[in-house]
Amino acid sequence: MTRRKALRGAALKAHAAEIHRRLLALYPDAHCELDYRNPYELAVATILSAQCTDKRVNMVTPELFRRWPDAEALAQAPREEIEQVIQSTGFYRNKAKSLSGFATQVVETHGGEVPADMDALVTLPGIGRKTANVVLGNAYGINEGVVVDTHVQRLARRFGLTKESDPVKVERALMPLFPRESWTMLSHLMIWHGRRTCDARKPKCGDCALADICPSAELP
DNA sequence: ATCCCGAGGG
DNA sequence: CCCTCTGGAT
Repeated sequence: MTRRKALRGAALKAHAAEIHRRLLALYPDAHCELDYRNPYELAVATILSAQCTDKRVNMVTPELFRRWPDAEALAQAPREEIEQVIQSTGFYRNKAKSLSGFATQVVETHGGEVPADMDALVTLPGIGRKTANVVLGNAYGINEGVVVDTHVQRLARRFGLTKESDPVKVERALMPLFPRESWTMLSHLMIWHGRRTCDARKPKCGDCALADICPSAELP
């Protein structure tokens, strides 16, 4: 492994801008794969997405939202019925418990509306910082922060954008490197790239359009 | 047979 | 920091 001097200041910003530019060129139609219009549906789908592909989530949501179209309805739902519907997404007992508590708290303390506020969101069951940023960015159009899931975390590290491992520190490192209006989109771009090419198990550096500017690229 | 990679709890 | 929860993908 080659030791490399970390990029800083203007050089780091230029590196980040180039990554942003190339990812946009690579995935011009990038969008959230959890394509739900209302905050309730997006929050629920995002809670379900832990340790699970978006495709799998999208297979259970029609039934889920048919039976419980809003927080009021979901708050009334028997736990085991929720479990049954979301079973195939994995961790279904935890997730059903989160969903129940989330819906109950949304009804009891937010009048049935998912709050558009980071501090309020992260106190809700099942909503951590990642989920909160997804909801703010995609349901409310608020670029409150960068969505840091482990794809973003991994890419940020491999691209040499930060050496931090704590998601909050990764987020703090990333935010000043990119224009605020791009934070949500950039997160999607990195997630897409992480899933398709720069995956955790076997990154396809040979097929990667960013390999020439990636400090971690392993080319044959 | 192993790994995935979010939230919560110890 | 550590660990657990689960079905699915590989």
